[in-house]
Amino acid sequence: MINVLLVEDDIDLATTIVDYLDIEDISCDHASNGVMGLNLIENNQYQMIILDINMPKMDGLTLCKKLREQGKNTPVLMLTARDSLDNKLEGFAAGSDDYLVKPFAMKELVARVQVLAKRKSGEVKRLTLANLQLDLTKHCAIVGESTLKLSPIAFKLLETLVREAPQPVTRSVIMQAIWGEEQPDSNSLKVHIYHLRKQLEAATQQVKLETIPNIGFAIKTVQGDAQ
Amino acid sequence: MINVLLVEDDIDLATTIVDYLDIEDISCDHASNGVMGLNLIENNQYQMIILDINMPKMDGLTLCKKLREQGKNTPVLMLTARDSLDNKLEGFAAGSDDYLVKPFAMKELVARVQVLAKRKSGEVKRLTLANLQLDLTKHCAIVGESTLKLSPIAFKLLETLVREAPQPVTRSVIMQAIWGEEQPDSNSLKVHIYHLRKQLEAATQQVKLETIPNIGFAIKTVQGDAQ
DNA sequence: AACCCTGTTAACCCACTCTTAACCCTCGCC
DNA sequence: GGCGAGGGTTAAGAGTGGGTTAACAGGGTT
Repeated sequence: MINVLLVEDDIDLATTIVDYLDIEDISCDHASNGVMGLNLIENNQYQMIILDINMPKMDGLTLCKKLREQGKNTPVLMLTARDSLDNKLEGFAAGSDDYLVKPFAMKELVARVQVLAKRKSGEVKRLTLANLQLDLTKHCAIVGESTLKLSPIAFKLLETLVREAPQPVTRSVIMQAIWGEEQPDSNSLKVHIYHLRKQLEAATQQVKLETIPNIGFAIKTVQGDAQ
Repeated sequence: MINVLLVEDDIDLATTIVDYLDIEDISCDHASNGVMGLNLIENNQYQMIILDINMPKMDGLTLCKKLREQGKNTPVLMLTARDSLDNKLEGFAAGSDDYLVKPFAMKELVARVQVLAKRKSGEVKRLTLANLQLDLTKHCAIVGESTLKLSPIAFKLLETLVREAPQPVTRSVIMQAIWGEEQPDSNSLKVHIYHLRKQLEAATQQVKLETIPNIGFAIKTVQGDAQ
């Protein structure tokens, strides 16, 4: 669940935004001026902040600068009616991460909010198959609670199979994926398959590594769901 | 020095951009289609990527999707003449981080590039991770009450890791960040990691410097950080 | 000149990974 | 029934990656 703060003095616009974000499963606090905003930021944890520039008490630019001076890196999206280049540059100079000109489409706001919110909180690219998840950045696999300890080759092997799942992958394709051109001459693949299969069996019953005789291997969910 | 990749088939526009970025102290490689781009990305390290959408061979959207599938999180800015909302949403869905409509002001491009390429230029004076604070101006690190005594390299190392936290950072990226092009040939990094880790352990239990085998290192808060 | 601080290098060790070679089983075919 | 091929199972050895340590070189300072 994404959690953001909106600082905006136009009540109508603010409620529209809050409502819309809510639909998109983004929880949104609201402050109607910079001082209130700063207060909320100090007492809460937000994944990103939407700032109107024109506001009474404290405008968005100063608020953003204050944040940055305090060492807070929370992503900020500036919202304003001023479309001039100088205004935008001013916004970025103040430490903003994005700049959206009113009027804007709600969907675009949502898209940009999601991007900014994800960036900080460690977005992770994952491959998923049943209760098996592959973390491509950390090169590790998660099954339910536990994480599999996979060597680089084992991970690459699993990744290759999951990418094609539930289709079978031929031996030569797998070898190509793992070793490229200089492939080992022996039965290395057999061994890796064996170890991987054992780890999978130990960790879950929902995923099975099948052998397709004379062809290669395929990884499947046990529930016979086609895909 | 910021290092980015531009993938753009319009040679005139491309040279304009490259020249302009160069003035702003941003070094910029150029590929004129998606396939070339992918190649460069695989063999180099870029802090962010500027992608034209309309291109022969492989368009920007597919290239971006491919990157994300491979687990690469490099920020992407989409560049296109199409201004419609659907196009933008498509861009964001493909994994883009920003979207700029042609024609655009060079200065705005530069501002957005700088933001995406890690706020290098930004106003960030401090980085925070749990009870660890980095003061980028004073080049010192504060944990709770005490301050760590860090050599320049150790500080840069910590900074690099904290910037990406909790994502892992590859060895090559770290080396790039610390030494630039002329990197020491030996196991200097190992030693620095070792010393930094010892200092961190002595100072706090809330932050941990993890090794990601065959990948690099990641710094994390010990509290169950989501994802 | 003596000293400290920093960064690099080499050397060593441990754990782990990968490959290899062996042996096993099963199944189909002669 | 014998035999061979494809696949599964094991254990052992070489190689590698990472952690640890100490020595050393260069720059700056006193």
